[in-house]
Amino acid sequence: MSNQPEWNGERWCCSPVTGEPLSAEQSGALAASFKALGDPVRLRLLSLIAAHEGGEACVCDLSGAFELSGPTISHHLKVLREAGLIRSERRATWVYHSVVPDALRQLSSVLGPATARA
Amino acid sequence: MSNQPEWNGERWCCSPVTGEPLSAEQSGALAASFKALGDPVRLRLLSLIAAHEGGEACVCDLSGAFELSGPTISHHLKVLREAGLIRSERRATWVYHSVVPDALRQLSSVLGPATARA
DNA sequence: CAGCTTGATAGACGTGTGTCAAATTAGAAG
DNA sequence: CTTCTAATTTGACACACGTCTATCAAGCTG
Repeated sequence: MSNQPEWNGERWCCSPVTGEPLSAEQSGALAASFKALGDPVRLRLLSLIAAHEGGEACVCDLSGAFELSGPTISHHLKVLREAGLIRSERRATWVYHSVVPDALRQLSSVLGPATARA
Repeated sequence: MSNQPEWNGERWCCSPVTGEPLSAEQSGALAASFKALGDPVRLRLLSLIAAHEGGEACVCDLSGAFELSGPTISHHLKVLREAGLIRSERRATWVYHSVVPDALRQLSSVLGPATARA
């Protein structure tokens, strides 16, 4: 029935903001991701993780950059994780966090029709 | 309608999330924009405006897409405007809203590693 | 086992946010 | 000037959110 704009499990097809208007469902899903980015601490956490050696970082690598309590950092990481923007994996004593490139790419392409054409 | 963006003219040139980690200031400014996108209604409003004929739309063109009161739509448009994502101009009885392409491009480039432009 | 370290969870507290109804401004047309 | 329509502002309310302290779980190591 529906042609293009679909939520294929995990992928949109190609409907940037400046093209076809977003459906209510698409807007809801995308807004949840943008909302996760809408906090200075989380945005910085994300960039710190992405820029960290090996593309992953444990909480101990991150918390030094903020004057926030451990639980607060943990909370923000949880929000990023539940938004699908990062993955978290426990290895031995430490939990390593890494970005999910496809998720960022998707959000980027929604905003930038011009810049998204690689 | 002279509510203008806070990031006036300022440019944190091209440092995508996956490159250099964002500073606290950069994160704060960018997070404010993402926050504005972090609501389903606002995201859909933005796409409706962008997709509307002529690249601009008045409230009367938009409010039909939502089951929300006029003041609520007006509120969301104000948030988008203060985030620098749209411009608003009054002509005669109607107020026309249009997107600010550079703002979207900037956000897109922050998220998209390979899509960074000069 | 006990003891230590890393990180997550639970609960509480103050602030921020989305929504609406009612009142208000801006302009056009009688 | 009065009246009508379009849109914003105001004030109120319930709920969500960010932060903390205190507590708990997982995993090493002696």
